[in-house]
Amino acid sequence: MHDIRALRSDPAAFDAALARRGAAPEAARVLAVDTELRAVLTELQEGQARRNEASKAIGAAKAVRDEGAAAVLMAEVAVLKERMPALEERARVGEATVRDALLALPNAPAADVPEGADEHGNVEVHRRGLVAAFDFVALEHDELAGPLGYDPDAAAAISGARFAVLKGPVARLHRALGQYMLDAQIAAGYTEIAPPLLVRGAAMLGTGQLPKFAEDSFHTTDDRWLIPTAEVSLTNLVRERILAETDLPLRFVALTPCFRSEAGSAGRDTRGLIRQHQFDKVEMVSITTPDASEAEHERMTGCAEAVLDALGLPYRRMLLCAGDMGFSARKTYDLEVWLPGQGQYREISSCSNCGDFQARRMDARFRAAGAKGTGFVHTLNGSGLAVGRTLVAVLENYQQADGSVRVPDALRGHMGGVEVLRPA
RNA sequence: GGAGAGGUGGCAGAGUGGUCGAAUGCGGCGGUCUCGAAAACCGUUAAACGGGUAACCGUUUCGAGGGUUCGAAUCCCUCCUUCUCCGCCA
Repeated sequence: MHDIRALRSDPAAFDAALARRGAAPEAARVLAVDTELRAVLTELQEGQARRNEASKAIGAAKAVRDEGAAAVLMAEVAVLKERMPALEERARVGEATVRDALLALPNAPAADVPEGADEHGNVEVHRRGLVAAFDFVALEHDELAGPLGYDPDAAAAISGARFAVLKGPVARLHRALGQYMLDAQIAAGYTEIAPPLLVRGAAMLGTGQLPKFAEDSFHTTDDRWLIPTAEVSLTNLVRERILAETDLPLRFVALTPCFRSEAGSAGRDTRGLIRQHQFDKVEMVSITTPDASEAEHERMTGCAEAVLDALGLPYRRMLLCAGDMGFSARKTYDLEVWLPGQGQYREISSCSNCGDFQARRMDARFRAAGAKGTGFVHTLNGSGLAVGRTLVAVLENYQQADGSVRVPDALRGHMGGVEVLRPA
C-alpha cells in the first residue's frame, strides 16, 4: 500500500511511477476523495472537541450540584450530536474509499528497474554454470520421469488436472531436494519456520494477494485461504508488530506446499510438473530496515543462486522490467534454469524486494534505538527454490542416454547412497 | 463440542461510569555521581490521524465492530482470540 502523503505531495509523479507498470492514473480520483475527507474530518473533530469539553463541564457542574448549568450544557450537546452521525458516516465512507483505492494499486518500481511491458523487457544480469552438450536427444522431464516413478494419470483420477503422483525414486529425489535446499538456507542464516498453510484473508491482504487476486488462490468453506506461497505465512509473522531495530534483519525460511488455482493459465504447461495446483517450495523471507533492503535483496538472490551452483544446474539471472513484476514488488530478480529437454530457460526462483509496501498493509514497524517514532520495515521474499521445478531441472540436466538419471553429488547425503535413478 | 476465566502502553501489570492516555514495575533515552563502567538517585519515554511554517492545538485508539450515556478501559450485544477443565481426536 502506498503512503497517501506521497500521492498528495506529487500526484503527477505518483501516476507516472505506476504508469511504468501499465497501471492507469488514479491520483486525481483518490485525491478528490481525500481532500473532501479531510474537510469532513476537521469539521467532525471540531464537533467532538466541543462535545468533550462540554461533557467535562457537565461532570464538573454535577459535582457541585449545579443542575441548571448541567442542563444547559446537555441541551447544547444534544444539538451538536444531531449533526455527528452524518459526518461520521461521511468520514467512514471516505476513509474506506481511499483505503480501498490504495489497496488496489501495485507497488511502484524502483528507479533501477528497466522499462518494459512484459517479459520481453527483462534484462539478463548474468549466466552461471555450464550447459552440458548431449550426444543424444535430451528428453523432457515428464518423458524421463514416467519410467522412473511419475504418474499423472493416477493423479488425474484422484484430483484432476495439474496434480502429480510421484513414486519410488522420483518421490525420494523430490524429498531429498526439498530437505537439501531447506538445510542449505538454514546454513545460510535463515531461521526455519513450520508455518500454517491455511491463513486468514487479512494475511493475504497483507502480502498483496488480496483484494485483487482472489481468483488465483483456493478459498476454504470456513473462509480461509490455502497459501499460494509461504511468503504469506512468513511475512505475516511480523504483522502488527513494532520491532526493535537491533532485532533486524529477521530471516525466515520454510519448506511448504503451495496451492494455486492457475485460473487464466489454461493450456499452458499442461504436461509435466512445471505448473501444478500444488507444489512444494523453499521460501525465504527477510525483514529489514529501509537502509538494508537493497543489500539484503542481493544477498537473498545469492542464496538462491548458491543452491543452483551446488546442484550444478546452469541458470541465468534476470532483472524483471516494470511491466513484468508482481503486484507487491518494487524490484525483482528471477532465476531461470536451463532445461535441455525443453531447450529453454524456465523460471525456478523469484526474489523480490517489496520495500515498505507490504509492511504498510500489515502495519509492521520498527523503532530505531533511542529514536522517536516508528518506521515501516522493508520486506523481501524469494524462492530458494521451487522444489517441483528443481526436480524437473535435475531430471533433464542429469539424464543419460539409457533413460537413467544421475543424482547430483550435493544430494547424495539425502538419498541414502543412491547414485543413479534407473527405469523400472 | 460443553463449562469457566481473560485480551490494557516496547514488556509485565493496576484500574468497574467523569479530572484516565491510563498507577506501578521492567526496559529505553537524558542527566547527577565516576578516570570509565556498574550501582544508586533525578528527569523523561505510546501510536495513528487532522490543523499549523513552527512552537503547538485537536481527534481517535485499552482485542475488533456495534449499542447505552451529556460522558465508556469500565455497562450491554456480536465477532475474533488466549488460557483452564471436561469430551473427542492424529
